[in-house]
Amino acid sequence: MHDRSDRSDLGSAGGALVVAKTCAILREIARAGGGGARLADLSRNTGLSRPSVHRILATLKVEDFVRQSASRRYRLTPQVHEIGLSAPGVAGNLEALRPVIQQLSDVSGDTVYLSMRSGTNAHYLMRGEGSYPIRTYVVKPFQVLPMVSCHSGRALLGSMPRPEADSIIARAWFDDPGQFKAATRDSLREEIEFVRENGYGWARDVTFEGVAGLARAVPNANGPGYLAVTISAVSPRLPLDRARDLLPKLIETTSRIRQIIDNLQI
Amino acid sequence: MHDRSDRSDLGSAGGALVVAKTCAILREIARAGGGGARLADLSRNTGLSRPSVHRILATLKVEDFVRQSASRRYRLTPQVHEIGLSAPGVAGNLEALRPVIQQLSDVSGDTVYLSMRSGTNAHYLMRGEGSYPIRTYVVKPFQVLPMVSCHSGRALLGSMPRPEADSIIARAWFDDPGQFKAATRDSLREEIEFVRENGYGWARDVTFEGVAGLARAVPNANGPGYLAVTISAVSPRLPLDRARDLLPKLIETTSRIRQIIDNLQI
DNA sequence: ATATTTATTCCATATTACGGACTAAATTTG
DNA sequence: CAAATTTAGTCCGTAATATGGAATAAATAT
Repeated sequence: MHDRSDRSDLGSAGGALVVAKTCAILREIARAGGGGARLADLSRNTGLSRPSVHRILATLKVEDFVRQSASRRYRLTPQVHEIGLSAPGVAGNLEALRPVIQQLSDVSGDTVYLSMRSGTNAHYLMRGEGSYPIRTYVVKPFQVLPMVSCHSGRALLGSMPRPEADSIIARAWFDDPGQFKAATRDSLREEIEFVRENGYGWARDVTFEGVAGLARAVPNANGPGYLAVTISAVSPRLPLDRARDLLPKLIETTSRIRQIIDNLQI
Repeated sequence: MHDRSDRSDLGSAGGALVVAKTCAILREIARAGGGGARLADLSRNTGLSRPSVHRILATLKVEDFVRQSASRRYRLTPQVHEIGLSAPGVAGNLEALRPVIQQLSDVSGDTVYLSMRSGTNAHYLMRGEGSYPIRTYVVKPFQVLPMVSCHSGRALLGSMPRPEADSIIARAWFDDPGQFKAATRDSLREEIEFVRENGYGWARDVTFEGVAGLARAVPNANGPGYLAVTISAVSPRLPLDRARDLLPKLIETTSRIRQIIDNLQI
């Protein structure tokens, strides 16, 4: 007997149930990030039976939407990446975010950055100018920095699956420990753990001596965060106390960005 | 009687036929680009019956993989964009392309650029250095230029659906005709038409007086091109004749890039 | 205003998707 | 390095879901 109790989650589908299940599986693989997802986890997290997930994955493999690594983990393919590029995203609608970033600069008086993950780097897309006379122009718009060596990047690391963040950190340490600045491999891992638990990061002397930053990733239900917002100021202007005071504004900003993205180019 | 003759295209699926159909539909919507796709076209291009496409789209709408505009066209959603960001793509593997770009510089002696579409802009990602002593460093890596005012951008415009390219051109002309440089709205449209038919663009004085460029988009079966390669040199060094001689090398380069992308991070 | 193309809904049919039970492979544990 | 456990993949009879023709409605072109 087929009880099909899993229909409950996907019930609203108008008559193509497998399509809904396929979407759930794709979402779940994306959520797993670059490390890939295991069949058992996909089955658990979607509530679908293992044979069903397996059968759907088999077809997705034929369509090259999914590939399986040597460790049998399932990953999305470059084809999915390209299909995604045809869909509306921030990159093509940056100006829609400008007022939100600038408003955070206005209310805080400090320099605010918007950045986007690109592989193991953070790509700085936009800078809001605050009114406070001592300004930190540490990063220029369109500059690219390793995630391990900037505030936004560390916020992004904290929003991805632990194994993936760890592997990025390990790789960066191997490539060039110098980019960690004051941090060590372990202190950075701890810092990232703090971000993972608290949803924000605060640190000093990351991109530049004497500069502090408060950063938070834009929440993303469908996978690791890929956008982050950083408030930057000279260290005396941004002690932990003030960072905590600013946090609600920062959270509001990231939430507004989330909302704008969801409604892009309807 | 249901003849299901459409099974032929999708036959290799291992037992989840609707999944294969869903993939075909997603691919087809992506191929239509930002303008969206109409139900009838999706039905024609996938070989699936209209009711089937409609039913699958209805579910994709519930899952927010697809939205329908006022003109009833179907478009991918920001959610699909985000899922795509979790899949391997050039952005996260740029260094894999460096040798290919540099090799084209080596063989041509000229400056070679790799760029990526980002909305209505072309984002310059990488520059290969040639040995010819008069160098054109018109663009810096990570610089962003409107597609209408750079060689790569024009190659990209020529690889997207005509209506979409036209609308980008029209919008850019409205925003600031100055960015067209020597071109007019109509001459640019003709230039793009040439690119569409011939697969490459050659022009002078686009980014800078006295500089010529030969550009081509990296072919993309799943939608409009999003990467382009440009060979750039002072005009006397790159007349149309020489551009035609270089074209095979350029084509080879873009094909190799295509191949590298397809095999990213298996 | 009319014709034509396109989008959507309905429905009886049979094809496809279903998950339990089993086997195989890998990973963890003692 | 075995034994135990977790994970992956396969089979199959059943029944639920996907199917496309036909009809209707809506939009677009003429």
